[in-house]
Amino acid sequence: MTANQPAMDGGFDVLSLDCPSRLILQRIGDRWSIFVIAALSKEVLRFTQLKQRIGGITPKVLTETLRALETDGLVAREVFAEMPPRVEYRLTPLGRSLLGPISAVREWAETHVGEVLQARERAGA
Amino acid sequence: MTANQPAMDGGFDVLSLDCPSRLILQRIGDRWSIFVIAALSKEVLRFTQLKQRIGGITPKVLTETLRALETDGLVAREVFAEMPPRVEYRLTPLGRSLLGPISAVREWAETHVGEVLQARERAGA
DNA sequence: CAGTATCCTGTGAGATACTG
DNA sequence: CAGTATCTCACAGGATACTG
Repeated sequence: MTANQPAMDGGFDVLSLDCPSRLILQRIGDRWSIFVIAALSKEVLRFTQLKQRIGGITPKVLTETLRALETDGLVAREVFAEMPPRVEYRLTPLGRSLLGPISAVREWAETHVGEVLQARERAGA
Repeated sequence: MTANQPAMDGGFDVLSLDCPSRLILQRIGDRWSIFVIAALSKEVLRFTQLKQRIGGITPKVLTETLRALETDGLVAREVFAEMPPRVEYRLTPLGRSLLGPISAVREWAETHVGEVLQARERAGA
């Protein structure tokens, strides 16, 4: 892989455009992925349940987000041949392993969001 | 990082649109912020030095990124009244405290990016 | 129920050129 | 050196309506 020169303290060059971090941030940094992952963190959910829990998301965008997460192996989609149709979404083991890092960011955010907002105000935002 | 279940029982509602996590992900999830933070993780750097180390970034975008990070209190900008002008950028303590969480994501990425790419290929991306 | 199908818009970001 | 100033464009993502 791309172990050019260790930046920060790992074996990857964080300044490289194809650094894995970038890939992952593009996946979870978008507007909705993290909501979906959070919603599925403890429950298997159906399409409409997801839509209800994640307020404000449109079906189109929810579909896109779910397909992207599925493509990357983070979410599993199971279709039951019933009438009416039933589709269940759950995190894969890979998806579940992301909960830890996300949690680290979330905890930082909860601890420091006040400081960020203060700085923002001080700057006149 | 206490939680294996980071989602809905941490005191904050991760599914809320104004969840702190979202704010932070919007900041570090954009195309360049993490590069800037990484570049400044061990060194104080000047504008041109940043531009050189972060290949491909245009001055306009670098300026925008630095201003945003400064606004949020993550980066400090120090101007020296000299000729030719000299401006130094460094992480604030708040900015440095972000290195931990970022590192957690980076480590996950390094460990699992292969699986993600395999899943992506398997899906025909 | 679990999505598609269209249409539309804001904006992140690139290219390029110029300046105190 | 350390930025501004414009222009441009792709595309994520929203609104709305429809369907197997």
